[in-house]
Amino acid sequence: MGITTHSPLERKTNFASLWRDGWIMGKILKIYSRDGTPVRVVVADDHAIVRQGVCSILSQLIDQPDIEEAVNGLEAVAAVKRHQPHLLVLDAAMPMARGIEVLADARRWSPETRIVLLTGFTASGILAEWLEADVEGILLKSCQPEEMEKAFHTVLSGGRYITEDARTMLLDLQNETPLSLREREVLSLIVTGNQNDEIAERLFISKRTVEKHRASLMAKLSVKTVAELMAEAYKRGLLEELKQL
Amino acid sequence: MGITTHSPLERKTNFASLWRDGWIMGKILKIYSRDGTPVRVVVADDHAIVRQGVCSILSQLIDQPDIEEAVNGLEAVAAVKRHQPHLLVLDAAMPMARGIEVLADARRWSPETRIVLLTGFTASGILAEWLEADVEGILLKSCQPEEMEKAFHTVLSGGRYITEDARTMLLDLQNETPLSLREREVLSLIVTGNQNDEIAERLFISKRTVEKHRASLMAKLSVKTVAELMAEAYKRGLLEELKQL
DNA sequence: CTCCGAATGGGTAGTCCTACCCATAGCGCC
DNA sequence: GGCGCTATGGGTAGGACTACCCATTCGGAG
Repeated sequence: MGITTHSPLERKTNFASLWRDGWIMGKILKIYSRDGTPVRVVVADDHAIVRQGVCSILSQLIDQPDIEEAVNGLEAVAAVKRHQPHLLVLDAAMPMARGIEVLADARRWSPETRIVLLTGFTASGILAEWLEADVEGILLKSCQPEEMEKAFHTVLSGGRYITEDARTMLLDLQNETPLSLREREVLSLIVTGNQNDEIAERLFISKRTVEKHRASLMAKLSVKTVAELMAEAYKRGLLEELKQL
Repeated sequence: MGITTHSPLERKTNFASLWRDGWIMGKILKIYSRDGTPVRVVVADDHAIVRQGVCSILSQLIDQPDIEEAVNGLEAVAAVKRHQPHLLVLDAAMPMARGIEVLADARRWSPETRIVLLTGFTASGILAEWLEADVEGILLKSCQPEEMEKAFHTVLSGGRYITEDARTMLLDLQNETPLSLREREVLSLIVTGNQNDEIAERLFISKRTVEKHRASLMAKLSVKTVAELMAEAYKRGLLEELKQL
């Protein structure tokens, strides 16, 4: 493959001076790839309008970028495998495959690719998952174009860019009591509309045990009703199954 | 104000021939305003990346458009009032003011402005609300740029463009038993985590009556648990309060 | 005017969930 | 080996909700 260094891209100017002069002046110089071939990027998002926006920002930031688009998780993996991009911009919630799985596959097929998560909603549990998976960047869809440019620039230069809101979200997460495996299983069955005896049947345990898990679950999330439970679980990103809804 | 006709825009060619030749060939000729001034557009969405995407499509479709952006509902209304745009592209879910309220205000301050809803999620109840408010266009964020261009073109030419998915959604809506006012009130209190006696207190009615409303509510939505209730209510767009979450 | 639905509320029985109590088994940690 | 945690499960009481039954009032459609 054509990528050999850890940071495969360079700018026309010295990095430090670019950072100091370029950024503080509010302008970024164009990014070129080291070997003179176009910078390769894959943009994966099911919303065409978001891809359009990302592409237009990439075109401003990068000199003659070679951009490939993907509308779902499977396409994203295929595109990364084929394209061996320098950069992958990835939406968290896509049809066909969860973004976090796409990340794992992308890493396998193209280990040098730098990956930036672009997410619309922010649940602490989800963000933690991505950080653990060593994603190079985390951006919110509500961020300003300038921040997005800065993030792409940082990541392409070998750095890591985690947006402010994501960092504070992760600090909050540490104050939360973690749920056990069984509790998460019960939770997911509760929020999909199962009652205790149905859950017991499905998990091959007694109804009494389900009641116990349910109780500790509600206690840990500090809620009294199923409605609050769902809201809290959603906020913490504990609901993998409901994303499709 | 500078807008005098119902369809204030024209193209360089005859409409019918543009439609037949231009569209089928997959190309659209640029749109110009009748009086030679730039076509004015307001793009309102809290996600900068979406605004960027819409702007880039608008720039391809319209000759030298005069675009103003707004990041929340209040800004959107202000921009429309000041700018008197030919076109307003409006996100449904924004901070500060619900999209549907922005539409009402926009109509008041700039009655000639043609309004296109650009929404990421599709709940039948919400879409019905917008159609009732006589919005000129409904688009999903997942639509192709071509469809978006076609929609903008149609709407700017005096037509109405409702995307396919929105139309089928509305057909489904007619098969659903409508909830009564009291049932909707009880529903919203249930999903925010209230129990029957709390709801009774808040609505100044007996707990027994709340139980009755709750029962008919669950029956109408064909659900047995609160979790299913929330999922169904969300799908039908019955949850104004949870949008902020 | 009569009938229907919405909204109100009570009786009673049964189910579902909660809140306490209790116990045992296994696993990792120091 | 004991400590803590997870997972398992039972007893028992009470609270929350459901499923039937019943009734009255009010306003709108035919």
